[in-house]
Amino acid sequence: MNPVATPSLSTRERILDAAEHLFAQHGFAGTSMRQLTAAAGVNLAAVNYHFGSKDKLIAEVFQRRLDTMYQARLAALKRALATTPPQLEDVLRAFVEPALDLIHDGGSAFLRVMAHAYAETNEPLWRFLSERYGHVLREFGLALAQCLPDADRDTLHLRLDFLAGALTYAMSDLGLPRGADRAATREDQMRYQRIADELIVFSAAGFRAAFLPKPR
Amino acid sequence: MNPVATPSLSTRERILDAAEHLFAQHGFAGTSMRQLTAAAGVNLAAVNYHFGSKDKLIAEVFQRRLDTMYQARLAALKRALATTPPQLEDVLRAFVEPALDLIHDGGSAFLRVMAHAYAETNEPLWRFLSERYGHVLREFGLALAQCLPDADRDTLHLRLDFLAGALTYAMSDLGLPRGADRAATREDQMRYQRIADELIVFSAAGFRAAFLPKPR
DNA sequence: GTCTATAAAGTGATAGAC
DNA sequence: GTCTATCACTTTATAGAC
Repeated sequence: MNPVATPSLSTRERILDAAEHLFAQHGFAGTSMRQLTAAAGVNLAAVNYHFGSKDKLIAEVFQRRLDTMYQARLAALKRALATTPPQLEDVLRAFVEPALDLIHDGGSAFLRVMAHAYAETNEPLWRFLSERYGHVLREFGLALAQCLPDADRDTLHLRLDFLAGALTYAMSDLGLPRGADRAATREDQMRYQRIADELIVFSAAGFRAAFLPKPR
Repeated sequence: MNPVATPSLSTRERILDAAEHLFAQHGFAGTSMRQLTAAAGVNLAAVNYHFGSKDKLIAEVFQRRLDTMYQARLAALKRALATTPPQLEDVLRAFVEPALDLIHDGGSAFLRVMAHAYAETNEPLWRFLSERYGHVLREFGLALAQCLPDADRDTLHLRLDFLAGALTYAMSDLGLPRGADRAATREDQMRYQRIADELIVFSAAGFRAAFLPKPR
């Protein structure tokens, strides 16, 4: 149906784009190099030439998007922390909106790739993600503690997990039946913006909920 | 490390248990019949004899847990609707706690299997889930509308998606590095109970949050 | 109901020509 | 940097003995 991706991009980029879309739909193990190179319109051997192996290609698919996304999260968090005390909604927006920005960059499928990563037990991948981006999550934890001084650390961490789950799940819901070369439509963007706004309202209320008595 | 599962179970059940744990860790495509039958301590040909094919085995892994879980959700929802107006927390608990019950049945890995299903684009599987359990989700939608008469349907549906995402993600976080034959420990159960309680508090506040003006 | 053996196709990776 | 051809394996599934 859509065998060849935009030919104006470099071979390397076409492989990454095709990989992102196929990984989103079928997972890592469920996507073969043959499918992938056919969809990208490149030769089978090109993946190993440009990336070395399938595993290294997977890591590159993550790094390409997450470097940008976590940098944006950190920058937005810094801006939110400029006001004292920081506003909870601003901190949450700093977490959520960079995920939204993926859509403008043609990376709408990537959130579903993240969902696959969450579902899997892939030690090397998890260590890679944790080492490279863990400090940003820790900074969000500190910022949330500033917004909600009554909260204990465990509960805040749990609530941040709820937010991450809701974000990944609700956002990857969309943007699926699309070829590797099609940009997000205006409607897609509005729908995603709506989800982001609703998620901030929903989670802000959740974060402000009364804290349960510490167990034990 | 743990090649043979409990031998007191029938071949069929040992296959299902091994499949559930391996699917949880590596997904469907990432789990081979050879791995699976070796872990279950049964012959390679046994899967095809008992289930017909790998795909039918996958469907059976879902059906075994979801039939119980959705029946429990529906029963708990009925109880919550006995009081008028129904209490939001009761409705949310009816949705969340049956997932928790999986742990007592040794199905703690199953929530991660669900996470894989969400991440994937598997048309037949989605149709199966939607046809078999969709009506329960619609009943939850109606119940939530009774609890929150000011809400519009779209927003409620979105917030229910947030809850489902947070539930799947936060609950599948745990219960992983366990052999197919080990039961959940008392600590596991307490930790899961804590997550469930916190999730109900968090999402109840989220559901009660002010509703954004309708877009457009 | 369980086994062995094997068919038929697909897998990631690479050597070597151009 | 791109290609073809191919290696060495693994995959699901099944035929047929016991």
